[in-house]
Amino acid sequence: MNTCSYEIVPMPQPALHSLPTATSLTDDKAHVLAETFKLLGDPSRLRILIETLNAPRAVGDIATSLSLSPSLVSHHLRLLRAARLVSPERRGKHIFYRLHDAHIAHLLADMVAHVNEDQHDETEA
Amino acid sequence: MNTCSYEIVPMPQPALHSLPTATSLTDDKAHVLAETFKLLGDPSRLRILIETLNAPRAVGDIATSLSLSPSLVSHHLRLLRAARLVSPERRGKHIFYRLHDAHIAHLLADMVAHVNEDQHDETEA
DNA sequence: ATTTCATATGAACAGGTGTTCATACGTTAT
DNA sequence: ATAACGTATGAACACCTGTTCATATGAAAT
Repeated sequence: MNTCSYEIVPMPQPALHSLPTATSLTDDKAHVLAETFKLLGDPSRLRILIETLNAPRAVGDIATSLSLSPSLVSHHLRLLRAARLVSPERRGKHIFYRLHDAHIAHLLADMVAHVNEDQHDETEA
Repeated sequence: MNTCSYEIVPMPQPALHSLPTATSLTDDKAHVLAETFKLLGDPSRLRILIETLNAPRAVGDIATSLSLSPSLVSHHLRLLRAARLVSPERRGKHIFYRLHDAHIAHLLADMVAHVNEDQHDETEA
């Protein structure tokens, strides 16, 4: 049997004792990571985060900058706040938000730079 | 008016001519970026991606490794394929998938390493 | 040819999500 | 005090999404 040279399934047992040293992820850690990515997965939220990347920004300021309703911005900021991606600071009537997670800050800066670069050729099939 | 020293809204005009050199994002580019993040925002999909990070993996292999149904894995791979995050390669009856986007590969490796590190103190308020 | 294996696909469902609107809260000014 | 401003919150809505099941496609072996 097996006349064809194909049919070789490499590594039937992918992770023997599930060593976390390499690039593998347990279920719960995958959930935690995905929860962060999910927050970055909405255009409005992503733009809000990027607004707070460099300097603390007030809610209304962000809203007018992005042409979003203050209510919507506040809703999104509540989620980002709950995930500790952003931290508020009251100053008078305004509440300034800034990016709290340094790791996310780098990630965002990299991604923004990547997207703002020349469109890497789409000609390839 | 304005007796209090507070009430200083910094930078009334956030982006004068919306220079893309700094960390800013247009609407459409935000949508593109968010679409990628959204794909990473599901635990199953995230684990599938990480499975294909190092070596090409067959669909059924991924399914058994992650205790997911082959159908579900196939559905997710279709989305990842459409976003060009993953590329298929037929070999006999099996179809091997591998991470296609190098930038995402680095991003994932970094995030996995970051999550697998010691839990950076949660004691801080 | 048929059978078997691996993957893909479509429909259908429950549950979640972003947004809007109205309203409430907290702070500052009058 | 009241009024005005900035922000937060809850309900309600339409819409989307992950998953399961059944079924179809494609390839290899009998």
